[in-house]
Amino acid sequence: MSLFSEVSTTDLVTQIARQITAAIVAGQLKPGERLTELQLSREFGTSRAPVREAARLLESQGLVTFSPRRGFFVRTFNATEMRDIYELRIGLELHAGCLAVERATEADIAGLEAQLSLLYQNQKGSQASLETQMFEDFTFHRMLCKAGGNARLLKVYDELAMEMRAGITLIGKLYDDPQRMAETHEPIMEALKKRDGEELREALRYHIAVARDEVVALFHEIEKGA
Amino acid sequence: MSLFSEVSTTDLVTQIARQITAAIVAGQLKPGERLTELQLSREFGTSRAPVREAARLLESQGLVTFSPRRGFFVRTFNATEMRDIYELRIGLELHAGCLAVERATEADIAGLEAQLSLLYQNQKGSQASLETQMFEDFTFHRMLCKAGGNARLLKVYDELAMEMRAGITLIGKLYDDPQRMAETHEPIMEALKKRDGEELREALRYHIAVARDEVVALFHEIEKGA
DNA sequence: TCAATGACGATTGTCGACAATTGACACTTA
DNA sequence: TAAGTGTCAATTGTCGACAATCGTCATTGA
Repeated sequence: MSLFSEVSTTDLVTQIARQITAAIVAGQLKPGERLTELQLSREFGTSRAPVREAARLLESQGLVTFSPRRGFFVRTFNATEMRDIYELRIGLELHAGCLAVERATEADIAGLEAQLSLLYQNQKGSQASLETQMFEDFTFHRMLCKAGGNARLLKVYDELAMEMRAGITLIGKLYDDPQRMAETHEPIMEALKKRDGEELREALRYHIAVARDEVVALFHEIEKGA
Repeated sequence: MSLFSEVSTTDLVTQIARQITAAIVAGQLKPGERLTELQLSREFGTSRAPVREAARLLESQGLVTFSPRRGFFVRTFNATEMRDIYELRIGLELHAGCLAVERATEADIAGLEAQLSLLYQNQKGSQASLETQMFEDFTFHRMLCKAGGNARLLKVYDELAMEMRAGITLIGKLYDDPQRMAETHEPIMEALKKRDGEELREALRYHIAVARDEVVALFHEIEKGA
């Protein structure tokens, strides 16, 4: 059986990149694992050329690394890199938040509230997989960034989100209490509704710093174990 | 004569990407211009494969755009995009500045002061081309970001810097008074030496906002003219 | 005159092939 | 035994070729 699900109808390179990305953030391809061009091309039923281009694309997004003459490997993260990623996220999201305070439409805010209620619903069915939780959480924060109205910022945020997902998958746990997870977003929502930039910054800073500390701590454990 | 200078001794794809990048930020390749694979491959004396990979790399960096079945084009910027870029830069650089306040070593600060004196020297010989000025200016700000000690942030900043260079080249003017340009960096330097985060943020915010307003205004003019 | 159509050249998308390089493993030698 | 050496399979780097597609431009018809 193939690791990758079926393709749809767009650019082949993009498709391949998407599929590899999905396999990485889902943890099917493990960090450090080698991506053999020939093997992947057989998986996709193509030649090596589009696979190489897709891999280069992912390299630029930080999901795979590349060594000349050795090939592509699923990127590994260490604690320092994860700290940098979350630290950068703080900078980006606080900035986006300030912009959103000025630019967010009522529709943006309504959308965020809807998304927040989704976070709460996740716990009821308890069917909510770690993956679903993670996705809904990221969606909330992405919507906030989008409300900032800066397309370039959003692009960076999306790349960062991919790396965070890949890193978190590596850990496995996290997100153990969906109820609390949803609640921690309330102060953010409140500050935005009041359009209070300073309060929003503080709420976001705290919220993300907590996540950062958790993730970084877990990575330190992993490194000690390894 | 070739647009591109001679190569050195590393990975071919990287080399090609570097050369195309140089041609773009130097304005030899104009925005909207088509990048024909065959033509470029002849320029470099290679086949199309490495050129394609290099172009895809540049696409991910935002220097060229790509339309399926139509090929690669030097990216065009409009006023909104330039605003977004500078706005994002503000967020990044202020964040990096705050980190630098805590993490910058004495060597970092000494390096920044040396770079600042370079900015002053630029005017003496008056040989200082627009390109040199721009480069020295960017180097200063990059060093500041580097002093923040966040590799991931620095990577984003570098990509952004490329886009800014490409955009500024498109304008042509700017940087007309080297003396004043150097002086405007003093408040930044002062705040960092005092390790006063809030003051540094304000100095940077003002400094970059001025640049942003100039650039965006010039782009609005261009758009009106076009 | 102008819009629609069709053919053609130019360019991209993908492929399979071959040379160059790497890493591993067996083999020699002290 | 341990270090060094040579060989070999596996993989990457690059190439040239061909089919698919796009844009252009002349032609046709009203």
